[in-house]
Amino acid sequence: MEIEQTRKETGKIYNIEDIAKELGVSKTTVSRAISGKGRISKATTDRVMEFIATHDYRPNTLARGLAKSRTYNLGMLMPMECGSMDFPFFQECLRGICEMAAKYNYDIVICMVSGKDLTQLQRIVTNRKVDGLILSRAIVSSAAQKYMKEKKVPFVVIGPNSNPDIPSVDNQNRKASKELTSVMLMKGLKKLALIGGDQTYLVTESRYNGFADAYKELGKSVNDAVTIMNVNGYADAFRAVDEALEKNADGIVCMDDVICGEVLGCLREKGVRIPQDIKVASLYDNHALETSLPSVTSIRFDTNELGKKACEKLLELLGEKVETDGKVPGYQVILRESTQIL
Amino acid sequence: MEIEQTRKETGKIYNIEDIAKELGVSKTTVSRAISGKGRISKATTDRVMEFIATHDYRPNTLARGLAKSRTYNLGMLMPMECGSMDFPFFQECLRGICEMAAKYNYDIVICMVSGKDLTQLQRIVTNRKVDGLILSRAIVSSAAQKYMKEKKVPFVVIGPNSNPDIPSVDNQNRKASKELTSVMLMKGLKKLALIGGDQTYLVTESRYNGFADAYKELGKSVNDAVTIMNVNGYADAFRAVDEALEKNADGIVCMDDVICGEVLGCLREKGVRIPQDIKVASLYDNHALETSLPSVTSIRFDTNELGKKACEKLLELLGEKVETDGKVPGYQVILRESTQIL
DNA sequence: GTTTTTTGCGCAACCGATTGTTCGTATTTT
DNA sequence: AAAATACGAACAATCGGTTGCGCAAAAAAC
Repeated sequence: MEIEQTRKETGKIYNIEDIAKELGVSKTTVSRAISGKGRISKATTDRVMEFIATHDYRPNTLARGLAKSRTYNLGMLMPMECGSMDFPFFQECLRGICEMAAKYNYDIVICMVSGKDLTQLQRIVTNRKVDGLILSRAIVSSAAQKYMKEKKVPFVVIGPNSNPDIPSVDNQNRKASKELTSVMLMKGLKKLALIGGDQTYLVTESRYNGFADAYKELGKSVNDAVTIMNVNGYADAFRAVDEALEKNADGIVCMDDVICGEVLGCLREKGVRIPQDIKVASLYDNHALETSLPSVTSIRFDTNELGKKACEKLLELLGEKVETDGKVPGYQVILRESTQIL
Repeated sequence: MEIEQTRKETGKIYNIEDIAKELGVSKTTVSRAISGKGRISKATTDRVMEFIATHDYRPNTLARGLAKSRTYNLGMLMPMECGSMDFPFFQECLRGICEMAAKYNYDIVICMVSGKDLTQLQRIVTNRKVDGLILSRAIVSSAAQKYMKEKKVPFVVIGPNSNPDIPSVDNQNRKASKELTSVMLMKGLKKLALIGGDQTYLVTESRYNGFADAYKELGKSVNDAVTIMNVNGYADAFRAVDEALEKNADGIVCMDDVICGEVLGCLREKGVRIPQDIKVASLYDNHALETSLPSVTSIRFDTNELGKKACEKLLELLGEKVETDGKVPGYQVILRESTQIL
């Protein structure tokens, strides 16, 4: 008793053998009592569980990992050169991922990748630092995916994915896009312009389809709208805005926050007032739209939830029993100044 | 030969024993040849090194970790509720940290902490998932620091620290602040207002001192300036701007980007034009200041380098031999529209 | 030419868990 | 009452490295 007390005070870190000795059983028994596998009597199990509870025992992750070939770490690929626009996405995503991982006693290690350079990914994989990987829409490199398949590292992709072999989670891009567009049309706007990016991206396609869906639902044709795709960079945006204004658009739907930022800049430069002269809305809300002048109506996706789902999926792939609610990550339409009817 | 060829093709993963057998030596010898510790002949070492190079052998991190009680992972504490303003800081910092860690074959695991809740920190520590921790100015909780000391987990703090017992790295706040202030004064501004946050923060103090330094250097007294401290939130900022205008300030130095964002908002609300009516500059550049209207003159700290230094310091604490250049993370004064003399 | 020192390497224990197998005892079946 | 089965727990191997110690051979010192 005295001894135990002392040990507890000095914060002695027990290992499984210490516990076994203390309780007069074998390591095996302790291990099995903890994991619940194998045949151990309830009485013994209770004794073990009580001991580990009062002494705050935690199995050594490294030892357990060595035995089970598991690190209990998941890798998150992050693009090194993602701009300030992209980052809020990763921030929220990461939050969700970390939260879910922690639930299952996994942790997240960050793998910063730069463009098509796989060095860091390879390092983390060959050094066996993670059990699986999560990568996002921003990691376009198919070389990375090929590498992971080759090395048989489980992974999930955050973002749209046409390949059914690759587990992925995504936002409800089409549905959200439709809803935002409907909101604009309901406001009585006569001619919308859709300004979007690279059309080879699946996310672009989904959001385009959602835009069209809204028109269809109201019995209109998407041909009534001005759709300008493959906009990349300020110069493109400038031309796109020109075209929209020329064709008398009274509302602009931006496919993402980067484009929206550029569109805002263009309109300012041209002296076009928002929302007096034209309304603007964006798909994807990066918080900057909240404080910009004017604040911009946008879709805010539940990125936190998206991260959680991605993590859940990966954990499932790793054979963990996860209890998922099966819900799809949602979104919100946030109405702000840029679409106010004055 | 044939067999080896086949193995290489099938991507067989060698362990240290395989190599030993293959070369007709003992595990010990291979291990020592790799680590360079112990007495191994050059000839043998060369044979081992060649084998591991051609067969791309990597020691199993878990096994090595178990033997050496090391995870080869460093934890990075991140505040869960950091806003979009704070995040660019973490992003850049993390980049530097990851880069430096990778150099020494360490990886970064993210530990999301929420306010004063130590759960995640405790989880990561008691589960021995990291060898040390890096935390930043944003983690104010001294409870966290106390906990880490108690558990004897090495850690370094990013940010100002008065306690010499705690290893820390920081930006050159005082020097940078002085330089920015000098720039403003050199532009011929007659009366500067310094708007800063919580004065109990050391960073606030440093920046305040730098501001005063600039005055002193020009033979002026800081009493000529309007200094408004402990500004927290939009309402405070509004009052501060009021006071600055009332006292006829023709330039405002904001102590950080959050305050700057608020000050910009206040000035806009009040219809005060920048830079026509008043000049504005900020300490700390969060990229948003680059694209804001007008763009704002500011100090950009080399946060990437700061992260690297923090990581280096932690690695040193862990007994790794790091070759550091001893340079202090620098900064840049970035002149933008908000201080233009028209 | 003998003694001492140095060099090169292997044995075996250890880090702290997991797990297939064995084995004695208690319980059930025949 | 004997045989078969079920149960609870321990033995020992394993995961893949590191490291203290010992030993023989080679080199240096005497």
